[in-house]
Amino acid sequence: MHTAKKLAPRWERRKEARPHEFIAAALDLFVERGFAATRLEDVAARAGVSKGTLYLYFDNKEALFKAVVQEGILPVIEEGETLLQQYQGPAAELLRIVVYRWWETVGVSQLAGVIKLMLSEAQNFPDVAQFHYDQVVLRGRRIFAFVVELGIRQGEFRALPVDHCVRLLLAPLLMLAIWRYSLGVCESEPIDADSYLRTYLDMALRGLAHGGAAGGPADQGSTT
Amino acid sequence: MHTAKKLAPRWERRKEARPHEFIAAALDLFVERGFAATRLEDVAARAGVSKGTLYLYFDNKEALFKAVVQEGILPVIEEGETLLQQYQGPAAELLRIVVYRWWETVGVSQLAGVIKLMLSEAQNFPDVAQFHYDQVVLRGRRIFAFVVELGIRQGEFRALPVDHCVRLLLAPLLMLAIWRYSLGVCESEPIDADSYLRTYLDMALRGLAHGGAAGGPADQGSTT
DNA sequence: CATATTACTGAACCGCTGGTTATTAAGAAA
DNA sequence: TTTCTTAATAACCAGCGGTTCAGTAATATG
Repeated sequence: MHTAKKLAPRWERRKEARPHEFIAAALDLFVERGFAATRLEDVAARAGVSKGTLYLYFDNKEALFKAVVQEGILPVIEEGETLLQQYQGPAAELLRIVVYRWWETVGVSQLAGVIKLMLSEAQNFPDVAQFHYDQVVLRGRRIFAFVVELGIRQGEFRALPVDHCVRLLLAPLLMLAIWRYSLGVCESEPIDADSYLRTYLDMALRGLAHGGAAGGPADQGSTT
Repeated sequence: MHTAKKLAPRWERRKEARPHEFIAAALDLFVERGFAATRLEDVAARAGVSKGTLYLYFDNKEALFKAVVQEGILPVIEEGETLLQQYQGPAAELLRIVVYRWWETVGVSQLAGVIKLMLSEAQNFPDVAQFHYDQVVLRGRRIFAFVVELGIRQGEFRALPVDHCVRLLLAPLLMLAIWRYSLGVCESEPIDADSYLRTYLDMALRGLAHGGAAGGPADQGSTT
């Protein structure tokens, strides 16, 4: 046992690379057809390999699904978290940065499809859902909560309930991502994400900022 | 009331009621387990009837799905449309009315689950998706567009791109509805919808209204 | 060369479920 | 009663797809 490395295999035998290849293939197909409608045989075929081989690397279909979700999204969250640490400046600007960065990495890519997939299949895979909730949803919210709290602390934003603001800020972004892989297929021309995000930031920042009261006889209610 | 029609059948033979019973049962199960994971046999069982009977009323599984979507949501849209016609007053108030009415009829009920279902399965059922898009999405958007345009016309709201505003207004509502049937299952305590909607309206109306500019060096871009 | 190990194959297995159909039985009609 | 219609059933079928496993070819070892 000296071999420290294998010679380049003349034919295909690549134990190391296989998992990623399967994950990439599964990502494509899951996003395209949904989890239930995706045949493992097709996944294997797209990975250039036979169906049985898949079971050398993953216990079953669910494990593959889990791997797709993990490997796809976790890096994005981590990147977002490091983004915050080194930032100084107005919260409004940070929000812009986070939003656009999110769109560049998630919205445009297939990761948007993974989000839709996770939302769709959450009920069928409680443990995958729990993992995703802990590692993606909560941490993702924390990123936005950080921005909102920063804004409040620096006097840019009103003192609104932070967790509600976070959800309100996230919803249009998530819907934008999901839509493409859902009823968006019925739309002839896809939405112009850039101008959508501009309007989003415009409205969101106005909604958060101090300034003239909104119309009518109801702002913060009194019930509860 | 005695004769004039069938005597109460001593046993179960109710041609009229069956479709609705099937739809109700299917609604429950589709929402609970998703379309693919729902067995027709279970649907029939919940309707208190045998599987074969289902095929006396629906051609196939997809037709049942279509019926669920149609029967569930269309009435809500129609109600919303009539709501607009008889309204006079500030647009901000109309938005509140529409939003709360929507939440009362859709958000709380299982119809929220249908929305999630449709979003999840859109890709797998192009024709159902197309129908839903035409009859629900477009008409639903039109309702919100009406409100926004009214506000602009009456000088309450800024002249923002209407279709973007509509999407931005809808997204938090849809996410609220979907969440419960998705990753919301991971949350111990469900969100307080009432206070969420209050914050939503607060931020949305401020975002729409005239008033102090939002922070930073970017409001309306120049394109469009 | 002989032997052992490893990555991979692919055909077969088998449970499941959408869909079908021959049969039954409840009323209505005569 | 007998006959006819029809709601409902239960047994059945076919195909699909996740999973398995005995086998194979390439490589490593001696």
